[in-house]
Amino acid sequence: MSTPKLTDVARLAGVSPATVSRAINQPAIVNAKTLERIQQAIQQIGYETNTAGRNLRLRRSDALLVMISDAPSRFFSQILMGVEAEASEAGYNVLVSNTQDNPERGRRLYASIQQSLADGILTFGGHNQELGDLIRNHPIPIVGVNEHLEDLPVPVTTVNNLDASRAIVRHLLELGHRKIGHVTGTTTLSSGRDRLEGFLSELQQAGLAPTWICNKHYNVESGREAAEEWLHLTDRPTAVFCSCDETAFGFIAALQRKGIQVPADVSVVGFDDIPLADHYCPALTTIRQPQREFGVTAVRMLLERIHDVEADIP
Amino acid sequence: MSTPKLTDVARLAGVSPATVSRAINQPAIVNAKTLERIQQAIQQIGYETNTAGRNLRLRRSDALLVMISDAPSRFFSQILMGVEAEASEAGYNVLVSNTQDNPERGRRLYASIQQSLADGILTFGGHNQELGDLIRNHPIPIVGVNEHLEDLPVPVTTVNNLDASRAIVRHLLELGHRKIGHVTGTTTLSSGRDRLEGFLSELQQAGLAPTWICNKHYNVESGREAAEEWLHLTDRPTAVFCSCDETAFGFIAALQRKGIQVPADVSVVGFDDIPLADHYCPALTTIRQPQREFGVTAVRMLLERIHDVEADIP
DNA sequence: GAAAATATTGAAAACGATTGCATAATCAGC
DNA sequence: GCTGATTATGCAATCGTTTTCAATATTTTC
Repeated sequence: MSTPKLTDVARLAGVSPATVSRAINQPAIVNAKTLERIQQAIQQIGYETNTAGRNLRLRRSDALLVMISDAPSRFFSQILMGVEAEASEAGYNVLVSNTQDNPERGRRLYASIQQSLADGILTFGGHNQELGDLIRNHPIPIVGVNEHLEDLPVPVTTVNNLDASRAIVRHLLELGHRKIGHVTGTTTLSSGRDRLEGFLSELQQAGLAPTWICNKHYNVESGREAAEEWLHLTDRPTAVFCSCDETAFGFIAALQRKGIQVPADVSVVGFDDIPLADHYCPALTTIRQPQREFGVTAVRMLLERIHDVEADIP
Repeated sequence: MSTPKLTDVARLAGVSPATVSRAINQPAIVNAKTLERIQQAIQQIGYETNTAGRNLRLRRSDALLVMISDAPSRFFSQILMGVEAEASEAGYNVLVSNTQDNPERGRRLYASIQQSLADGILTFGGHNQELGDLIRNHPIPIVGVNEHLEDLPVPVTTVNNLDASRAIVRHLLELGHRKIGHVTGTTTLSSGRDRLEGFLSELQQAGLAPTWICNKHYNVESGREAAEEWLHLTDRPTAVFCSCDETAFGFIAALQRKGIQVPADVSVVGFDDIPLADHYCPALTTIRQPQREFGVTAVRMLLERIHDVEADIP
């Protein structure tokens, strides 16, 4: 026969399905002898709880949905590993979905909860207006990672981009640099804006104006493009703060190809501390973002919210 | 009240639940007028099909499980994006699970099918014996990505590592190199073994012996370690084939820090063509692995297998 | 215009698990 | 040995869909 079910175990153990269910979920309340008999039966026929049946009855899915808004985000895998570890620890499954910046996004998010596809949502990256409206109207357990969902009462796990950015600038100032440039990240994201703002405010505090601001995105290609621009500058900054390590790599490599030496001719700083940063020549100064831990923390927060919502209902 | 169900739609539209179900799943067989009424009702109360109920009845999960066997595999995110895109296109959800090389792995894989948690499995990375036994005994729809599951009748999407590896060696030979070394990847994986084997066999065919073989893994750190070793060699190879780009980067950077120039002093070749390879200085010669496409193809193959198995049952 | 086909719908039985309520069995205390 | 408390179990309803089968309505055909 096909896959064994609860009833089969019950029959084999000579008890009712109810008892088997209890033996599985609250072993304490079933008689020791019966318990053992049931466990043996389970072993014998290789029973596994059917998820759909269980979920239907319990009206939950034991799943968390990870929503990505764009191409493989920068540390996607690291965060996801953190998420997976913590979720599976708590008995939750992890679903991954890419919304590709689809305007339908908000609706689909909500739908997935409504369909009881997932009990909560982790969102990597930005959001759109529609999502905002939904969240305001429905108590969806949702937690953001890395990017703030502005104006929304949604908790987020992230580094303090503003402070970190300031620290970087301060570091460059201490090294004696006075002409500092910045290759921004994606400024539609809160992290990009915060890093830019931190850069500007720290410079201002030092009584300096930014020498160069290059509006780019979080990727290698942006670094190459920025390098082109830098080469054509008449008044070149002596230090450049790149909004992420990939950009810094692209920037450095493109300069090196033109014979510009780093850090002899220009200092470059990154952000994120991707694994390669340690093993690059020249070594890259950067700010560590413990991505995996953000994933772990995000799940913890999400589970709390899920339990809160559940406690709210009865 | 809480989330609307099929019955609510039925009541509102003045039809039976059965009709609503048909309106959703086989609109063609329901009367045009009723159909419209039902669709309006669905809109009005914002109905979404409940996944658990549907899955229970249909005895499937509409989900594919992605099993990772270790730390974020090298191109994990790229493959996963391919998988996600193709799966969601076909109406499937994607579950991610990390088995952390757990010996329980095989059992859990099978369990997830049995629990009707997933309809099929994609496995990234190697496998263990237990998994083999299970697959032989049960018709689990399963497809591998990048690594062969040896001795197992499991289809795999991957580049031809053997041929690619040979091509790389041939390229180096054509450049005039006669002393060639190889930093291997993880040789418990089929890709690592195949790349090594390709390296050896092509050299042999040219009547040469390998100058240096350094047993490492697929990561940056390995490149650094290999560089240490290289520096201490008395008879240094003039070209080194690193089994992956990360290793190549680590290798190059570590050498550069010691004042060794690439490619002036030694040529380095990578494998995989990760996004950074294009933007590195010196530019890295490498072999392209269209990871995303492997993900897409793997899903196609998996869906076929799922449908085969389903067709087998009735 | 009646018979035969066809097109639409509904009633009810699954799918597989959990749980409130009720019952039966066990035990403590005197 | 009897009463009341406690412990173990079973019955049956329920979670939300889908689908078979039968029934009814609508056409088509002659």
